[in-house]
Amino acid sequence: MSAIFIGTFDCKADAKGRIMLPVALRNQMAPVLQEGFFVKKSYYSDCLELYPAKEWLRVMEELDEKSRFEEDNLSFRRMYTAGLRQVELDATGRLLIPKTITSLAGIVKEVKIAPMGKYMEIWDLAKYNESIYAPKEKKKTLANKVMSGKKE
Amino acid sequence: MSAIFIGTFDCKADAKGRIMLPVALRNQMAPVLQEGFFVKKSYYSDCLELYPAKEWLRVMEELDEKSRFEEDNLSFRRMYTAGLRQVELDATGRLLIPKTITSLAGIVKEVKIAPMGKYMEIWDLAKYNESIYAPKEKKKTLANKVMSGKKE
DNA sequence: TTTTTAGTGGTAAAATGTGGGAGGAATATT
DNA sequence: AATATTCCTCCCACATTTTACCACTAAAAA
Repeated sequence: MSAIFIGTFDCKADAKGRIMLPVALRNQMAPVLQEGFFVKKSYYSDCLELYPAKEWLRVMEELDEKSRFEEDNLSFRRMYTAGLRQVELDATGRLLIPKTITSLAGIVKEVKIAPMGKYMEIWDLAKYNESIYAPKEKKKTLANKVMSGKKE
Repeated sequence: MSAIFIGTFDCKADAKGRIMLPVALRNQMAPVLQEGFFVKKSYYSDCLELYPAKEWLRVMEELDEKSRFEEDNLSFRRMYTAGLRQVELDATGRLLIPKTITSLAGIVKEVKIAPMGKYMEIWDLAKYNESIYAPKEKKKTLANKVMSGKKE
């Protein structure tokens, strides 16, 4: 079974780097809890991405289809999977992410979780706020570029 | 049985050149531990590659399919298999790789292990960091080239 | 108010990582 | 050829870190 994640959530990492997830989100995660999760550094952004295990394995299969005798394929795979680790939730619903990984995204305490459908992004709050800010002109350009040809 | 390696791991080589593998990785390796491993210098990159024995034998079969009466085939095979050695884990889970091999990849102390599905790459940490860095424009081009036609 | 659920932090036991020593093999030196 | 030296491998033991678990406070619901 797969799960769709919806909403944005604020939460905190404690001194040990454990990230407490709000209940609302945990409920959405319930169907995929037992299979576990993978976290990795985002390819483009300064944040982490959290995938239910099966969803990540699906992505891996796509990568496996590429020939390992092509240098570009190998480079891309190496870059795309940088900062990848399997993680679990502890008994009280906290994510245990190794510090080596959280530090890749500058995560210290205040955290924003931004679900993206089949996976979710984990941001340092300040960086998240920067990333969603843009002057109106830029917003227009971006919306047009991405959604051109769509009627709604 | 084959095994899939997922994640990225930091570890250290000690004064004797023994590379300690983190548990998380050793667990992934458990199913193929008895069959042993092969290490070799990467064909393109400044790193080593670690294959479970069976996986390496499979690659060898692929190479065997090529005619041995073509000089290019022979050259490629010679270059591709350069620096090959069978290795094992010691009782505490350390890789014992001869210095002649580790020195091919400039490995001294800080090591990064980057699993690539059916095998894994072993890097000197600094070299790894260089290899995964690229300006955003280049990253976009690379992703498009490798994953063209894929929507995510 | 009482009861249940959520969030926070701490502790203690077990697993992990580190180091060294000794025997043996292979290579180098005289 | 004999000796010396380096390198590799196997072994054991200790110290540290990690992680699982527990307990307390706060908040919400009944």
